[in-house]
Amino acid sequence: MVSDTKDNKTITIYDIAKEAGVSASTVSRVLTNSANVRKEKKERVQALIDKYNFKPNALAKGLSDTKSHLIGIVSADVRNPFYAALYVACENAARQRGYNVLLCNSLGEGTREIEQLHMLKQQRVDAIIQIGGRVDDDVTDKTFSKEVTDIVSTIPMVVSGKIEGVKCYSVVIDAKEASTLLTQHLLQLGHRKIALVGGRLDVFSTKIKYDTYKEILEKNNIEFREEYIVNGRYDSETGYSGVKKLLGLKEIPTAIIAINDFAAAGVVRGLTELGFKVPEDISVVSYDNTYIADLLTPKLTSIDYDYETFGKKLIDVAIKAAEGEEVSSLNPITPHLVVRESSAALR
Amino acid sequence: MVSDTKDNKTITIYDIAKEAGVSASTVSRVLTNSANVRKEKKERVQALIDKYNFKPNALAKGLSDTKSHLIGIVSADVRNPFYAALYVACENAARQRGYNVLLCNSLGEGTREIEQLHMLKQQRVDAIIQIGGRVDDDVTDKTFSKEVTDIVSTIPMVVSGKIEGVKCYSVVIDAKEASTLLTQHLLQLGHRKIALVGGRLDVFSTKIKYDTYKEILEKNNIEFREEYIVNGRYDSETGYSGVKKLLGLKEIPTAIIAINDFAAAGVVRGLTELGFKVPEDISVVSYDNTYIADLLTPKLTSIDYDYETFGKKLIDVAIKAAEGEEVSSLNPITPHLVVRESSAALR
DNA sequence: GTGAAAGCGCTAACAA
DNA sequence: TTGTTAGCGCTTTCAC
Repeated sequence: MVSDTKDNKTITIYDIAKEAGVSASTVSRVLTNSANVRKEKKERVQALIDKYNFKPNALAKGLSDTKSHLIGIVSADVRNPFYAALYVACENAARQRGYNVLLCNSLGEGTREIEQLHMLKQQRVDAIIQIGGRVDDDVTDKTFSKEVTDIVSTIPMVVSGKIEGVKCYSVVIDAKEASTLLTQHLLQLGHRKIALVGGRLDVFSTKIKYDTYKEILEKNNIEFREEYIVNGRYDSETGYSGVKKLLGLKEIPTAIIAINDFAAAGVVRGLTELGFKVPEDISVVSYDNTYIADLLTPKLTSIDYDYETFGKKLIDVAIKAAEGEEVSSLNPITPHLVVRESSAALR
Repeated sequence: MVSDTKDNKTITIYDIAKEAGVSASTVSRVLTNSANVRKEKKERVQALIDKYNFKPNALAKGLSDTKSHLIGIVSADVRNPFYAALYVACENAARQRGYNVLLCNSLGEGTREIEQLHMLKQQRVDAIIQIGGRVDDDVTDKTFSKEVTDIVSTIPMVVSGKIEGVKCYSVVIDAKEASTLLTQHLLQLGHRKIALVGGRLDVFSTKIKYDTYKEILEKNNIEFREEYIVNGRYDSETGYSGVKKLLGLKEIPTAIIAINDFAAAGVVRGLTELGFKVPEDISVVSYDNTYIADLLTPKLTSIDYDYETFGKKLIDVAIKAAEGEEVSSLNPITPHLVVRESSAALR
């Protein structure tokens, strides 16, 4: 076992002050650059800080100025590249503004989500960002909104969806536009038999995507077929079983919109197994444009959100809210279509 | 804009104490369950705590007992599912033991890594876990080890690799065993022409994998061919270009070991493009067994580490070290082979 | 069993 | 420009 690890008494501003022959306040002043300090003293203090590699205790600082400079993020699951990309973008943006980020994964469990909200409150984070989970619900869970109401009375919250009846900020993907881009793309390629695979209708954004799809078909005088809709989860298993169902129809679709890249992976696998070629026989497109879209063969045509900007926006709103600045409570994120190899003109 | 968000003065143990007609110490006692409190008072206090949904300020607590109950994790990049899986496992394990986790992504930049170590020191985390980055180096960077020496004098550190000349704990994958499993698997399938794609030899674990591979070939009287080794990065691009190179050889290999699932994805893509079938024509196996292995078609045979156990071990060692318990400084993780569809007997 | 008081390490008035 | 003082909210002796 490694020994004598923490014998070095950790050094404080008092130690620095004493050795420099100044008061603690003066040390604090050079640390925060909050007031003028005579050049000579400043240098003396700074030299000591460097010498000891002194880092002021963030807990004490936080206690004293009642700001933790921490932003809590509760995400559904960072193992999902959508959340991972967003998280890293948030971390980058936060760091640039002098904040740190505390990440929690709710793993889809509602009780855990609330637990984590409590934990973040306890840590006195300056703001909370919630991405995925209950804030994706089309109709907000009552227990959840009750808890959040309490949180929000003391910590500003920004979500990537919505919480009905609670005053919080939102930075949200324009799902209507996303769905429009994908559907139009397929229509322009000549497809008329377009199926939808994956996703639950009690999820806010999914519902919008489905509604928009129907709307566009209607506008183009294309018959809506119930059997082209296969709801489910957001994983590859759903895509796989979904496509098997579609291929059993009398009139099989010529194009498939998957609810995300995972589902698309399952769709492609199912198609491949049954001898269909993508995109020659059937086109496959999806939402999210995670790196998975780039990893599969063929590479997927997918909807991108510019995660860097998305994360920056999330953090920006959170910090502004935390610092009491004015911010719009509604901030849309504009999606973009990235065309790759999985979609082609109808033969 | 959302208004009046933080007017509710946040409540403290003094408020609770006052309303309950007891002292703050008593409230603290029921909060921490650290001493006996008369049942009646205890209930009175607890009722108030529930009523206000009171959460004690973690910063004050941390300042007071000089423990933040935070564990810092610096990972190379959570967008990589290997790190994501490990991170989530760590988070779960930490939470179970009453700790929270502060995540930083170094994104492969050495300066950033050091910055983050400093930040974690500043946050007074109780321990630091570093996964990936400088601790993967076969020969430790001097600047890095110097910095870490300082850190380690006050905060215990556990790494998934090694830092030469610094007393820190390690929880590390048995790379020799991993390589053995993969190579033996292919040999048993009858393969003799086995190529290696991706990875840098200045990376600790990669070097071991390569050395073990050579060793095993030797033992089996199989000629080692320099041209079957294609070093590179750890991404699909490397796998893609690597396999193209291999297929240009007079004697093309019948099996390929990719350094991770990303590289394997590139390999499969390259093979597919050139009309080779996996595993009928060429077998492909890889390290890490991330979900990508399960997402690709065909599903990949890959080396798994049992991430849940891995994460638990990491946290366990970190907490024990933080709490001054005895822990072994060397903790191996045993890899396992997961056979799927991408490897088959030589025809 | 319980309260008073000191202290954790810092910042922010307030004087000087 | 600088030092003194009083907290920030909690835990923990130490008496009672």
